[in-house]
Amino acid sequence: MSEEGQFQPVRPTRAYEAIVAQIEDALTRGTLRPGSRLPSERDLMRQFSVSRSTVREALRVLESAGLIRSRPGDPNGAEVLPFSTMHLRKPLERLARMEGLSLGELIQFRMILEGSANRLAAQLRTDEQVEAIDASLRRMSEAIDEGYAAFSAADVAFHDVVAQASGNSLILVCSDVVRDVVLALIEDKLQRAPDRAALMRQSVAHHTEVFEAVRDGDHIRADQVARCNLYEYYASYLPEESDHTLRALLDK
Amino acid sequence: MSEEGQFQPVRPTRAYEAIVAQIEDALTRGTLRPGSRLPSERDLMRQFSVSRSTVREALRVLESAGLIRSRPGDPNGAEVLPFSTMHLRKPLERLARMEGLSLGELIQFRMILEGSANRLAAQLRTDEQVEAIDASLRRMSEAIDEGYAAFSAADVAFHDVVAQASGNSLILVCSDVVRDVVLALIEDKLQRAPDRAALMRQSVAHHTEVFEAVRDGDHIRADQVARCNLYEYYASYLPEESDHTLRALLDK
DNA sequence: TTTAATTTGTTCGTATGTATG
DNA sequence: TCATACATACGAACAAATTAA
Repeated sequence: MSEEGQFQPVRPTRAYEAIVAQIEDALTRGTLRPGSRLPSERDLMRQFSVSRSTVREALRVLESAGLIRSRPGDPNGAEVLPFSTMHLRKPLERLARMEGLSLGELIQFRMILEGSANRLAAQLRTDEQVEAIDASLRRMSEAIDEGYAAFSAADVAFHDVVAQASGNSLILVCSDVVRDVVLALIEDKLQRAPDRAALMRQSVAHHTEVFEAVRDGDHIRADQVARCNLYEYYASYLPEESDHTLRALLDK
Repeated sequence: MSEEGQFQPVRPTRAYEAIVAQIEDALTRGTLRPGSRLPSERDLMRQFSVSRSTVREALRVLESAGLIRSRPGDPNGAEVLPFSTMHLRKPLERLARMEGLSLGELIQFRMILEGSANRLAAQLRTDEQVEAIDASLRRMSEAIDEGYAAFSAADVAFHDVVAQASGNSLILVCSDVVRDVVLALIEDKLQRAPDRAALMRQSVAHHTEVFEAVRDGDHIRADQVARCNLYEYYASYLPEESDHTLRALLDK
């Protein structure tokens, strides 16, 4: 190998970064499990042989990443938190709000994920899962009369059941996150929609179409219908120029 | 609305959190633009009327989120960084390394992402991007003789150029992260592969197939070929029972 | 090139409010 | 109620790094 013996570029690592790295490492390694406790700040400054401030900077970073939570006076030390989609939501939403990421890209990504989830679900779903999807579809219909909040919750439940049936938890988590961020970005426009009841009925019709494809095991159709429905539902919120990038995902 | 007049649960906000919130706000508002500088830590402690430790905790959090960068001795203060999807890398990587996530799910996810990236690239790519993809393909061929590390780097470059051509930066960063995690999981097995040169030649053949589909604008074929190639490349590392979940993504 | 001023990185000591037993 | 250990926050100090005169 010609690379052997080559040097790698270095960046001065600050003390708090080394601490964060060690604790993150223990987390991915499983040495540190959700629910367990970190040593107290004073113990940590002894173990890492750094000052209290340095330990605290590391803990603040870990806390802002949603990995731990520390409370004043807690004699057990900081708590290691279980994984949550929040960890991904915050940075994604921030990026979208700062226009580092367009709404078009987010919806495009969602079309890909939802389409694939439905494709997989159509092929791999059990009969119980078909029943569960059907049930959440009926729940959506009921929820129309209970207002938008209830309907939205039922909508989320539907997609979760489908993603569950796909058997891929990565799709499930990513879909959840992207959906939430998209809704957060356009919720004001959604609130001002002229006829929300009509929108909800249209949504139920769309979801019914998807359900039938999944039930019949028609994975090609399930995939395509899911993408088309998302496009129809969201296209109006998008700028003209990004329209063709979404249309690229529609056929077949 | 029946919820009106209800109280919201509160959480004591720590000083550093309030500072982070204010700076993030200025960032989304556009008051603070990428490339501009934050005041020095001593200025900030005066403006927020807190101690320097508190200012520093806030700066460390913003820095770990990839929003700013501070260097020792810089008289201009911390630099506001441009918004980039790269900020999603760390949280995404934590997700992909999440406990209970199987190799099969990761590869399935990568098949979906790469397939979609190629599909989009086939439809949206410019002539310059076709040329760039071709160039990185030639680079892969050259790198075979330079060893696995060089080849792997060229491989990464190829996928990056394709993902770039897809126009969706979310696909780019997700593919990157998932690929890295998959490689980390099986690198020991890859090291022990009997004939790595043959593997690399096979890989180049696969990539050539994808390139031709993208060049010809055949998005259906680009999508399918990308999925199949990934399956063929990785299937041998997978347990028997998850094979059918990957095969579900192969046809058409 | 050297020097001087300023900034960040880090440490230490202290005061205050809080949770637990 | 009290004692203890904890986190929060402050402020002074010094070293190392950077920039500009």
